[in-house]
Amino acid sequence: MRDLPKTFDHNEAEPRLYRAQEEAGLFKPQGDGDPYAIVIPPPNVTGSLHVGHALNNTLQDILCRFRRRQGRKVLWQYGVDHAGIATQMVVERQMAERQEPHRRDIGRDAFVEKVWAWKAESGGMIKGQLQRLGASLDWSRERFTMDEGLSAAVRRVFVQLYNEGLIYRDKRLVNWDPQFQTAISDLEVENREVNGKMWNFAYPLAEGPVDGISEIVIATTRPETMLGDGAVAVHPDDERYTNLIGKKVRLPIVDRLIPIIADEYPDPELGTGAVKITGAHDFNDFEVARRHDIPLIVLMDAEARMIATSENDVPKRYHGVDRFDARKMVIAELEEMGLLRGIDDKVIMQPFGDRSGVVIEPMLTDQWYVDAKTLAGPATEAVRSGKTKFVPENWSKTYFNWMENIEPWCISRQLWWGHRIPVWYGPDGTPFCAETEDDAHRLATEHYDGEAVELTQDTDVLDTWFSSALWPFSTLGWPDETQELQDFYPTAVLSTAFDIIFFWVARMMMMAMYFKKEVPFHMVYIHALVRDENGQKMSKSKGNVVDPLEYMDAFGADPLRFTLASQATQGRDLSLSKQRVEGYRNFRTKLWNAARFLQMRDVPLTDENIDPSTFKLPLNRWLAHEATRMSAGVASALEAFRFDEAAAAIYQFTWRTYCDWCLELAKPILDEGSSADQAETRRALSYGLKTILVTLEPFMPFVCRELYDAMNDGIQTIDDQRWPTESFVDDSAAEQMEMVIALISEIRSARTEVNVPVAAKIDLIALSPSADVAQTLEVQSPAIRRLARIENIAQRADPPKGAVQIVSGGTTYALPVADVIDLSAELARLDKEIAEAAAQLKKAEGKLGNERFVSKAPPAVVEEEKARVAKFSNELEQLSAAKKRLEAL
RNA sequence: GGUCGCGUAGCUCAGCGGUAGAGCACUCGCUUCACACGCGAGUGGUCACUGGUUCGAUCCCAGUCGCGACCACCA
Repeated sequence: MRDLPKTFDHNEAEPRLYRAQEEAGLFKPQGDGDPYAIVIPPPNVTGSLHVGHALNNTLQDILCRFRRRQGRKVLWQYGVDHAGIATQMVVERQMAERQEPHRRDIGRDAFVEKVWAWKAESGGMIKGQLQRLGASLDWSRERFTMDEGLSAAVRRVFVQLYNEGLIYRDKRLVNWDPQFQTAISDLEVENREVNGKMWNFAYPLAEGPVDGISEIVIATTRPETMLGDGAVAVHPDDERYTNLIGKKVRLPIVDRLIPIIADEYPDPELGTGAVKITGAHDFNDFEVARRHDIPLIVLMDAEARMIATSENDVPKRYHGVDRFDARKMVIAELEEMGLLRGIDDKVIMQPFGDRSGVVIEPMLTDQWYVDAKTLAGPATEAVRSGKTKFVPENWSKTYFNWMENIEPWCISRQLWWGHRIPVWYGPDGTPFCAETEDDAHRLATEHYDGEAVELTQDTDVLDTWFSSALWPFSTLGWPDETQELQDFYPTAVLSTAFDIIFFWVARMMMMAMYFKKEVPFHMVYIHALVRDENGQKMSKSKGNVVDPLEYMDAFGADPLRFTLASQATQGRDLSLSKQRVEGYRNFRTKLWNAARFLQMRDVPLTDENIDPSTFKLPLNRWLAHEATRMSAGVASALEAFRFDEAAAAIYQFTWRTYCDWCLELAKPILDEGSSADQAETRRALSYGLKTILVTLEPFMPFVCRELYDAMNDGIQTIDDQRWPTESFVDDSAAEQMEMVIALISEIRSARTEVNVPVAAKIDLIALSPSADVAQTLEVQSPAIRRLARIENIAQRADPPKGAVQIVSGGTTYALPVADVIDLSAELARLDKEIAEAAAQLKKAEGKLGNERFVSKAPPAVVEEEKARVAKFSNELEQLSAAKKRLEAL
């Protein structure tokens, strides 16, 4: 044993303890137990630890450490995501700050080199932060989504999907981010409500009035796109317009004739019932245009400025004008022409790029797509059949809903940082998809009948999520058939936030089912969102973002971890408050002091495998009884991902059972018991502390290791300890100890209520106790005397005059305090207890008085109720007798 | 419009057919020899509302009100 200082200095101890664990190789898969693997959701290379990371990685760490204790061969796979857009953005911003040339001026290769340099320098910040948190990730296996192996996996997957027709190129509308000048997927678009306007414009009929109607009025929220209108659509059943179908209108400003068509899409109830069709700049219009073979007229360039093309007739004055400026011009011109028919304020949903924050423009471009619908089939089935389960289960609905309505996944990005699309084009544009350029050349040579040609690689890169979709197997070495894949695939659990289900979980499922023919993980644990202490979503603009690092500075990693775990309930977000972290810091200190107490009493932890069935004292047997109940409870809670229940069970046992009662009850034995009792109690306390440290270690790894080391008198370490599996049950010891505890509590309560001074020692008189009670009082006398501040314990038939009387466990006790008793307080106390007992009795009797209850309720419940009647009527009787005696004074 | 969730002690949350729980906060005592980041004792709840099912509902069902999230749509 090593002397423990007064308090735990987390700032000194945590880094030291972490290094020791890592140097001992404890984070690598150990032994030959049943493998258990978790892959970390790879943090962005640009990322730093936020509360969401802290929560998710705490939970994963708890699972991994718990499984290691159980003897499993655990791999917690670490890695980092290259985060295409985010990273490119950060580096570009840095270049701008340093007033360096723009990326386009230095060229692609030089820019990508700069990003790699940036990554080498400042890319791994989160790693150190995770280490501070205590995350037991296997750092030696760190992967990066753009490292060689993972890039090879990406190419393998792309080529195979391409060859099997599941990746294809298509020209259709995409979400275009004018800021980053790239396509983004549906998921990267954030639809936000904004205050907008709706304009009504009149388009004159080209061939003059029909039945007195000379124009058709359309409504639009995007006037500038009218320059690219290809038609006006009305509903075929809309009688207002039946006569106009097939006629032409003259599109103002551009003076182009476009048809009025009938289509189901326009809703007669909305707007004017007539809709302008701009196929190249609106997703719905695109579909209508396709159905009717209406030309798609592109109006804008990559920066969303109006341009001239051979297919459009945008007037010269619009060329190079930003879309929002063009809007003003169009409105002004139409107003000028007298064709503006109204402006209404309207709340509209507008799409924004989730990274750039700018308004997304639907653009007609060539992009690469994954046939997600085909891949979704097996991925959906895997969840439906239970091969992969969501926890909480209801998230599977979200998953199904998404999968069943899945759209083609746009995977190409017009960025420079990312996996380059493995497609090369011949001089005539023929694509050759291959894992290497050499292979592409071979394909080309074959295609061009042996003629060697220049090939140019596709300039696009892949969506970042394409590589992370392969994460569970690519990090384990795929496409090679590695030992790690054999051992650890499928992984056990994937832990993540709900907003990642579509981005990542679904895509991992699809890729895994296609390439591994097996699920990537058996469980998907969806953790809660961390909110601030007022339950508000954290956001930079609100300024309520909690920095987990600050809590770790102030209190250490252990209390933060325990706080997060204790609040990780299912189906509800959690509110993180400083007070709560502080509370668990106090818990850590409590445990620390309990260990100090053992140390003062010379009770070490030893290598001995203590067998509780050798204990003889009820206290020690009860301690073991409760300890095994706790560790079993924690284990089953963790199996069910109930981190909150697990944390509560340990907290409750440690503080309430072990510290409040066991240590206190042990004191009289350690002070005045026989040497055999003392020796046994020492072993029991040691057993209790060891159980706490071993079960708490997954939650609070630092303090547990420090305490184990300090208290250790053997050669084993905490890492040699297995999760307790023995189940020691002794109900009669438990019953006895519970009776003693109840008695002590009631004596204390009565003393307080009648104002007996804390220091005063008084006598306890049991009134005609049963033989059992008498024996327990005898055995537990030192404990009762010490904890309830009792001088002597006696037995009599009648109480002395002027005594406080309590009823506990069916026995009446008297506390003679004639000189200090506050008569009216005692009377009030008795009345209160009488009222309580009477109320309970009445309730129970009421139930039994109900004919239908007795006949229909299960017999066990009826018996229970009868027992309650017996108990409370007895109590009531004794309390009433006590009151009479008091009144007789 | 579709889907999911939540309304339980002042606060943050467990519980979810048969005596309403925890932590924090609050009140009153305590420098009791592990711990004042502590010890002891307390206060505090028609479990949102209305119906229904049931011998019995905080718990199940239906509806209402309030709050939130996600997806879709709105020319």
